[in-house]
Amino acid sequence: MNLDSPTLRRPRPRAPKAEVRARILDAGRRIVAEGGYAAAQMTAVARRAGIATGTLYLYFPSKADLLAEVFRLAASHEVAVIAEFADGSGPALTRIGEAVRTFVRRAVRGRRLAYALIAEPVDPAVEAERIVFKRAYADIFAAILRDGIAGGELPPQNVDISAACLIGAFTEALVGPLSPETGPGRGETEQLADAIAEFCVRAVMGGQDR
Amino acid sequence: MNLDSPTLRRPRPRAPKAEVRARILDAGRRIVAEGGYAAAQMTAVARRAGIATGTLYLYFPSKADLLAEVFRLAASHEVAVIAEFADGSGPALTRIGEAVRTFVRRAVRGRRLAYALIAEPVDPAVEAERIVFKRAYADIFAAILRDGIAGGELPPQNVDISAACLIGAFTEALVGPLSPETGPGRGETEQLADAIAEFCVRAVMGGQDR
DNA sequence: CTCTAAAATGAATCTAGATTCATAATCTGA
DNA sequence: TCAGATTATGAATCTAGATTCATTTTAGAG
Repeated sequence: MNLDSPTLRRPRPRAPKAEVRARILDAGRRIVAEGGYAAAQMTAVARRAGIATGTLYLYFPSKADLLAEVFRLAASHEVAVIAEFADGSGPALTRIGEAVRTFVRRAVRGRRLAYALIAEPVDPAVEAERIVFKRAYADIFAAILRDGIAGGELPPQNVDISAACLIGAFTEALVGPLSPETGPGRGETEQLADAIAEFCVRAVMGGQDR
Repeated sequence: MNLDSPTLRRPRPRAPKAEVRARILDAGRRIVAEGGYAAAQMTAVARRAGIATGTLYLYFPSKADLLAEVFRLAASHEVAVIAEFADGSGPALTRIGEAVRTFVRRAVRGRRLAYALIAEPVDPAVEAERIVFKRAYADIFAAILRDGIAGGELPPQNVDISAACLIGAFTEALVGPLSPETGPGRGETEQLADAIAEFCVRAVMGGQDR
């Protein structure tokens, strides 16, 4: 039976499927970035996206899937920014310091979203994404560390553990300054970024050099 | 009117109030330590404590309060163990290293509970306790750092930020090894503890000494 | 032993949101 | 413009657990 007759099965992207999907994800991101996961009810997302609640389910099988994708998008964007430092060619220490400083600055600027990505309690499906996200950062730092050790710039160390510690260090140091609406001001942000970056740099180089 | 007549208002601690309360908290801790917060339904806690569901509400106003107290008890016990290192009299570096090693060993031994205390998603009331808990650790480490800096043993640094970074570093490095049931074995635990402790020590001393 | 207030019981109730689905609106090709 | 199929709608339904509360049990006083 010819199911492919021109009348049946024609792909008809009326309101381009992908476009609506993108609008939903964008609405989700904005809501999370403003009010965190608690604010991200399906009804709210639908309203913000300008569609009916039920329509969400034409694009995503469940709330968990929708939010997981929102998380994935936001997180992978952040990771991409930091990933640039992995390829950079300067000294490993500089790359690590700059990566950390950049992370901190961006997090402070987008406080609420950063908190949602880093520390806000979430349901298991999203938590799974968070783990992927942290692992991605860990991989970036592990790569830089390997570079530095190979070049004799850094002392030998367990790069996987050091990388995990680094992620933990700069994220944790941020949670406090991040959570209240009363975050650091312009200058304070730089001080914060510097202090955290210095900690991270000391942590991986120890007494090497200098 | 004599409301204090011997007949009225007599305090009659039949099944000593405090004892039942303690049993409830203990049941809560065991359940969380075995199955995490998801397993800690009121019905389950009541069953485990050997009382009826409704009885829980004679001792705690809500689930959130009950769990927050469970968390507080477990966490403060852990904090007390680590606090001993703050008072110790050896070199700051040694105290920090030992505190971290101890933390890691205990966490690995009590995996599930440690995960619940450190990283498991929880409701806001419990999250508030988690923040207190982390702050308590931060205070301990900040005190040791101040000591070390005053004694010229450690380089000057922002002790509050360094302390936050330390907490983040060793907790994050643990989350991976902790979450699955396939945790590290005996020897691996020591290696893990050593690697994490070394990172922490390098982080606070940088190039000082050696 | 009886009476009463305190303590305990656990099935029934409530609730906040996610999810569904019968109905309506739209589109496209002919 | 019509038919047939796709997509959108949003009020009604469902659900997992927390919470309640009418009823029962217990134990000290008299």
